[in-house]
Amino acid sequence: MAKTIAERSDIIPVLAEIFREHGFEGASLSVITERTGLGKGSLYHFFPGGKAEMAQAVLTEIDNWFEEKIYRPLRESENPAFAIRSTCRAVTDYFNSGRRICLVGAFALDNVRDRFASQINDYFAAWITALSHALQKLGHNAEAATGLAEEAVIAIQGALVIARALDNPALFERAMTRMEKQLIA
Amino acid sequence: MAKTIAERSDIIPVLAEIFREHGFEGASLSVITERTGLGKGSLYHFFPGGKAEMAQAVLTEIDNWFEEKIYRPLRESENPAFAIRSTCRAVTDYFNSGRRICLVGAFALDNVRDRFASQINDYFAAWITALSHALQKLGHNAEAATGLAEEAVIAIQGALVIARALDNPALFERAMTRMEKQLIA
DNA sequence: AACAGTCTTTACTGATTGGTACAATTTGGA
DNA sequence: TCCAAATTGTACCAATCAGTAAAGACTGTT
Repeated sequence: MAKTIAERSDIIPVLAEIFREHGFEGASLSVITERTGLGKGSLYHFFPGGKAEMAQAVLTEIDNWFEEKIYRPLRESENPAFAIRSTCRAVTDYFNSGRRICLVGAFALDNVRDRFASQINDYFAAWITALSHALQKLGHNAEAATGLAEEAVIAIQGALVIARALDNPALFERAMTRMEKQLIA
Repeated sequence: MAKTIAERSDIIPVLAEIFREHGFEGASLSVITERTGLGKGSLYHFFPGGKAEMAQAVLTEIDNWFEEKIYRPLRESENPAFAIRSTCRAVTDYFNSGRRICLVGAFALDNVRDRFASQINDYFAAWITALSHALQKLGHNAEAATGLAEEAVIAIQGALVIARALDNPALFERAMTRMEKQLIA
């Protein structure tokens, strides 16, 4: 009765999508077993810590993705304007023009915030820091750069909320281009 | 064993705070009975529709509050600059400088979004419309005014997410004053 | 003081929750 | 080919879930 099809790393994106759709509390084990195709036995084999460990793993993978695709390019690129532009596009794609939620943002508003407080904090802090680096290389002083970066991350999260509330992906894209211009101008 | 202490309207603010802290799914009836001091019997007496009706009532009350304190002043004031300034302050107070969540925004990101879609939609649509009215009276054309209003509501919701994620009320206040200046300038 | 209506308590339902235990099975390596 | 480790299915647990039912107690009116 064992098939060894799945690896832990294959399951995590599925878990991520489940948590995005149902939230942490709403993602019941029955939903998870159904969507992953894995029984409780397998699930608890891969994640002995249960749901909490699954969510941790998902948050870690999200953090790795952003570190590689967004934060590092912003920090290390020699062409900051290009880096800002291309990471903005990557973010728009990642969130599927506002049709996809930011799991970290959703967790921040949820009552599970405290449980994952440090990972949530790190995610946004790293984002603001990386963007601030790029802006400083673009000529802004440290204070102005951090202010602008803060404003940009706020705009992204806000646009995700409003776009979903109004079921209006165009609004998200509009907000992203507006932000992109404001950063590079 | 009946005391007739509570009225339906007295319970709603308590329910609102519970939903804010626990979310819709997280607000179990046991939490609700405990915090309201009302047994299930009383709860189902006031809200025959159960939790869903409680949430509806809360959303309606929130909408009424914003209509009276925010939307109407923005729409009807003869001094739009003053109206924008004072409603910005009212919003900052309402959200307790980012320490308090926007329940509607949280619902928008939650999987209960579809269940309350129309009320969530109306809440933000009314906000943007009202703010756009005030901005037009300030001299902006319709398109520019709506764009600015959109941007402002996005900034508020985003600031709520980030302020809570970073546990940083100062960030929320900073975002609000920045926005206030940007609207009136 | 009796009444009807409002409110509350209590006990209960069946379903579902997250989690555990463990045997059965498959797998890769020697 | 055989064995230990990895993987999985199933049955089970106590706790909690939202919701129901109905009898009791309080209220104002007459």
